[in-house]
Amino acid sequence: MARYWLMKSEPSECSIDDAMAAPRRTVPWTGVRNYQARNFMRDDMQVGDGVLFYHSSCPQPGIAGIAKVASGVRPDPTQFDAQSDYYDPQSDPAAPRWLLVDVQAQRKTRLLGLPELRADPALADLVLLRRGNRLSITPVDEAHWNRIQQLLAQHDG
DNA sequence: GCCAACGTTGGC
DNA sequence: GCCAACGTTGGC
Repeated sequence: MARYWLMKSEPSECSIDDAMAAPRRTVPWTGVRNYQARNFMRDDMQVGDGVLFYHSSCPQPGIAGIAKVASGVRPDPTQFDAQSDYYDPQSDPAAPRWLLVDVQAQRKTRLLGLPELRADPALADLVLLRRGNRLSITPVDEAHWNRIQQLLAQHDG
């Protein structure tokens, strides 16, 4: 079972800086609207799992920080908020369709950009880098996690 | 804005 | 259950 995850966030919505500035450095991971990603949270994540905080849909996509899973799943309230971009009118409050976990930021890192990730042969099998991958939450092997920590430690500052 | 790739929907 | 149409993601 994966003990490490990569979680995508659009920095315009919640950046690593936003997470570091949040109370207890903790943010609710709202907006997951994909069943596979939801199931990872529901079935496989455990409190304390390591998280690579990834910035997506932005000028410089890449890993921007380290975080950890800070809670179990609970219903994502944005699914019931008609004002929210994530509103899902088909979700029944008695059986919420969409879930979230809390994510606690550990530290901001240098930006480990997508080109640098792709250039590293040791990361060739990282789920994020697989062709066509769009999942916002993906498991990360321990070997990949360790390699990424190495890369982050290089030219850090 | 484009487009590849994938997920979801809905008719049959 | 099949599959075409449509919607979304996300890098470029």
